[in-house]
Amino acid sequence: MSEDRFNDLIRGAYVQTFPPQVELITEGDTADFLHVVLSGTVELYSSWNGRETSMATVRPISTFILAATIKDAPYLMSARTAEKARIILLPSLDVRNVFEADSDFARAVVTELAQCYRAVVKTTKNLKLRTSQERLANYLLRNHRRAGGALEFDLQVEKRRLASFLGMTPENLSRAIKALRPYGVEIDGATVRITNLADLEQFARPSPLIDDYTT
Amino acid sequence: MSEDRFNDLIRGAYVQTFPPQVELITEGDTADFLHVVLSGTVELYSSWNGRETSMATVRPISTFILAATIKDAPYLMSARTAEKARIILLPSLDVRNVFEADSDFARAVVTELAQCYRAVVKTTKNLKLRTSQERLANYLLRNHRRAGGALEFDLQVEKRRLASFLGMTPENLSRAIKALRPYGVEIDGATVRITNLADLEQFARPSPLIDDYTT
DNA sequence: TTCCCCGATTGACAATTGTCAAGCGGTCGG
DNA sequence: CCGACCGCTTGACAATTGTCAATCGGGGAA
Repeated sequence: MSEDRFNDLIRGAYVQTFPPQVELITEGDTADFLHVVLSGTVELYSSWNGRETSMATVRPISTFILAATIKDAPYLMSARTAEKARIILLPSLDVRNVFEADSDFARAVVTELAQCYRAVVKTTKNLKLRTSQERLANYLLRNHRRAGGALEFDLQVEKRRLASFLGMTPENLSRAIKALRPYGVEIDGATVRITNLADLEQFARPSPLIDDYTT
Repeated sequence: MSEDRFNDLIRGAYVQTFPPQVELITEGDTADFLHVVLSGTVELYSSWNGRETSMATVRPISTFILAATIKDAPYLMSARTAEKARIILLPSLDVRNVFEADSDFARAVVTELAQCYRAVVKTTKNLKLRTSQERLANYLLRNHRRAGGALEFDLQVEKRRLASFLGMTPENLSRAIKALRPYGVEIDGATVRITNLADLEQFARPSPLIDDYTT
């Protein structure tokens, strides 16, 4: 990407630090800014008819609502800070201009979008093909892998949000945790300990076509 | 898009006609061809642990598995013809080359991918925020709109596939259909008649952020 | 036409998941 | 240190959804 174009992009940009639990964007609004998370975490969520569900957690360094920015369409999800977060705000207009003018940038956007698309497809498969216990088991295995294979790691999310992300109620999550104990899972507070990886994997049956978020 | 690049693209391409119920691609395989449906319909579906779910129905004229082709990654979904279908097969390598060389093409790909991404996000919201009856009601309203506002139209899909697409069993779909009768829905075979649009809409509460597939 | 096949429907029942209410326990501010 | 608050857990129960088996009924082949 050319330096000129890069400058076009950052000229109107600004960085801002937000405290936790701040609503950054509201679904349905028009996409005025592309957001880039530099530090902290952001939760994407959606509402309908008085219900709310957690859609994703965004961690540094990635963008969110890229698709809405490119299409100049309304946001499909709301976003709020989960922890204190530093975020770059890039005016959507600038992003679309550079996107039109700079083909390297356009290709980078494609790669990012393809990644996001595949991630959501995996989420849908996870929801439709698995029970809540299976979703929890595979979620734990994914975090186990993300923690570098550690058998003990922390849930990075509040349990209520995890429950919503996994598509269940907090009560149901509590019970699912207990139900996984026979398969070698101990969860105390936010600490997860896998005492029998083989049993858990046999129960969870992870699949790269659902659980590998890197491809 | 330049004529040269277009020729690069169609040089290795070929069109093929498939009978119904032919498996076109299998999830997990590498993306050798970008597929374009010219006529007929194709069903995208996924499997895990002996279960199967219908993910989408592709109608002319659109592509499928664009993301896998661009990323040179394995297919996340399998595809089979639902009806007899004519399909263009474009070698993925050619698509990636033209994508690298032709920025107009790259931008077109972005727009298409952004569209697909947003469609899957809407599907996920539909699944997580609505009960099966609500999903059916909104599915009917979407088809009602797609039929140009006609109050009587045909289900374009077998009920077993519709059930799978909506994330329920065929038995549950039968019951959901009966449960919508008080809201002015009559379904006889593949024919849907909406006798009380206002009641149905009040029950379904359609939202453009979930049900409008055009934005 | 008649029969067969297969998908749709129905009923009875089971499993899963959600709801409501109560109680527990950790954290944080005074 | 104490108490209030808030999220988590637990139990009892209800609603939703799935499973299994039987039956219905329409379309296609002989």
